[in-house]
Amino acid sequence: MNISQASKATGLPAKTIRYYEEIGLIRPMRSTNGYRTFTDTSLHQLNFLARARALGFSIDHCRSLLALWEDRDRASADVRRIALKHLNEIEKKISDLTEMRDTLGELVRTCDGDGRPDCPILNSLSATSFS
Amino acid sequence: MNISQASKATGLPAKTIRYYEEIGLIRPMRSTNGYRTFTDTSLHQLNFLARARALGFSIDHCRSLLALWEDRDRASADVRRIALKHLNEIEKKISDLTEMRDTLGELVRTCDGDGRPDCPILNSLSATSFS
DNA sequence: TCTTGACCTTCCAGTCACGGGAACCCTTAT
DNA sequence: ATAAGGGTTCCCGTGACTGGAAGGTCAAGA
Repeated sequence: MNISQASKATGLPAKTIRYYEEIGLIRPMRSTNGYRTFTDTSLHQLNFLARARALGFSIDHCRSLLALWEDRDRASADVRRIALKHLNEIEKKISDLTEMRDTLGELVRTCDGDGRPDCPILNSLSATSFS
Repeated sequence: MNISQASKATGLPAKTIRYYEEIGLIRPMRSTNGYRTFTDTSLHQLNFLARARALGFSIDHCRSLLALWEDRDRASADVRRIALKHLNEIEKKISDLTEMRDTLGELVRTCDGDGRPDCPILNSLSATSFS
């Protein structure tokens, strides 16, 4: 299977697959003409990566998870630790974004959005403190 | 006022202030020795930028907002449009992250995290669908 | 057989919003 | 004279790709 087939099968752009090889996440075979060849194992790895990335794991986390996945003797605690760390990061981001949303939402709510120059949004951005 | 004073006054790193000048967001004066000189106006702009960035506005959005801020005849509708667009992006991110958190949280919850190799997190990442 | 077009390859550059660090200039105090 | 602590520019690196150029490979049609 060539790269475009692998791309279709996994939903990952060909460019991304090449990138994953470049940074050593995967090692697809090569056929005699130099084309990358993807086996079921490669596809499984790519699917794994696609899912882990979709859950927001960093490439480095993915590398660890992939290594653990390929290690039949790994302890689930190791996996859980990585996942929990990532989960905390996600929750921090959500909390930050929620704060942004609330502040910004309040500003938008109080802004008439008409043709006049007075604008609470700009006023707030100019103020010395958000209060 | 030199750059380190401006940095203290606004909370922005000196590097960031230089960067903002480089991309044309601000244009501080220069004194005869080549040092940047920050006036009250510069500080106000920097504070404005710091606040807008803290609310997650992109540099491009900041550029527009700053231009609108300096235009006494602007319509508040223009500002509101930018803020609303950004608000939608934030809400999309929150929704994506929340979905991630829920999925990942469920996986972590069902993972014993002991020394044994069985791990629902990896199993799920290997599965053909999250369901 | 030739050619066309769809693949594939590598390599280089750009993205966003800075941060680190080198190499060097200016000012003030000792 | 020197040292410390500013300031300056310039270049490289980040994460995780994405776009594009230049060129090799393959299958099908005229």
